[in-house]
Amino acid sequence: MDASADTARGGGRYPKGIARRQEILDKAIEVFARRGSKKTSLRAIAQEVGVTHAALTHYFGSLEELLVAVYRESERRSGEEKPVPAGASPAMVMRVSAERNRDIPGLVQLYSTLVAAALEEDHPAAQQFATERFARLRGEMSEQIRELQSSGRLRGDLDPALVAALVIAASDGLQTQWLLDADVDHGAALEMLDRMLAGEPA
Amino acid sequence: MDASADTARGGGRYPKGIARRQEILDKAIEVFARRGSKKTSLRAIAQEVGVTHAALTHYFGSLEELLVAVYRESERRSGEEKPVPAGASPAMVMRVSAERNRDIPGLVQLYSTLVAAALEEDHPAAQQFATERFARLRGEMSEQIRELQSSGRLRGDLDPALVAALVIAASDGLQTQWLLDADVDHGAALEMLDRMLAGEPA
DNA sequence: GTCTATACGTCGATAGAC
DNA sequence: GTCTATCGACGTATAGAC
Repeated sequence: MDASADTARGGGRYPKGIARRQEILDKAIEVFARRGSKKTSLRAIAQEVGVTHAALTHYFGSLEELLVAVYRESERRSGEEKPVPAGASPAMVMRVSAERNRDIPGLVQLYSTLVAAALEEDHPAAQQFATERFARLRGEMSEQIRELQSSGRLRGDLDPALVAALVIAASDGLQTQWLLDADVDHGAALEMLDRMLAGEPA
Repeated sequence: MDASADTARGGGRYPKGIARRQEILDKAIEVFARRGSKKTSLRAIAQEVGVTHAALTHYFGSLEELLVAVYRESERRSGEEKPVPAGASPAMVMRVSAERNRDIPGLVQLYSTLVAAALEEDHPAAQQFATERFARLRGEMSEQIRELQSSGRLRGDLDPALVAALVIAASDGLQTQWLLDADVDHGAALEMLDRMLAGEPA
């Protein structure tokens, strides 16, 4: 499973098409990082990238698929730059990822836009993205939680799957509240959750 | 603070205007409850309500304000029908509210759409709605948490404000995951959180 | 004051020229 | 492979009928 995840359209198969698609995606990511989430229409992105909006649909199929590609690639890159420390607690994993994304303007908004779209009907690209992302995160985190429970660093009486869903939900929800009110302390709340999960008195 | 919150436009002041606005809002709520969140354009809603789309903007100012009005009124009504039991634990309050909203098709999607819009720039109606809602919820819940801590039914070593933000975030995030995958157990995860907050061993 | 009719600019998507 | 041209639908704004 490498970077060229989506071959749905436009030259997904041949070298020239792949290269051009990647080139456009690179520019689109740069545009997003520079401008934030303002005016993310096909035409606005196309103008900044230097093509027409029809060219974008040629390579990505739809605006939504382009947005998914931008988010996936942005997250993948920042994940490479700053890997999560091994053996980190569940909430710490989410905290590091969240703080990473926060450094890229508009990325958190883009994420929440995609998740909201996924909850409505007739948004297959966003729906697949969100469903897969949550399932993958829950799976990875459940496994890690089991290991921490085995080594006694986490309360053993908690269902790993429930804990995973809870930690992911808490991180996402706290991020939303933080965006609307910077007084909400995402990191501190997740640390508190971590201490409770560990069974510490305070 | 009663139901007639928004007097920004169209007959907000006089009996006839108020009555007509309420009448249109009633129909809009009924349309939403029946159709879910599909095609919530001004024109589609107007057609089902039986007016032109311009009439809706006359009374509500913009699509976003109409959506906020629909959500606020829907939530207010279901809250009247099924009040949260007094002295309930923090997570139980969120659980009851969430299950209430879940009975109305499209309401949870409408909520997440509004919150996502609030996170982007130039969406003042959604932004005000979401900011106020979270602030009010955190305030009410913090107060309740302090009382529970005083009576010893909640761990006394946790910051009430952090706990409130965490519980609200967990409920919202779990609801999102549940909508995408019904295997995620919103109620069970919140119950688990409640037990941890109470300091119970299991 | 209410509401319709209408028009404006923008949107995502698509067809077909080259 | 990428463009131009065009489509229908959107939210919004306004003029004026009643």
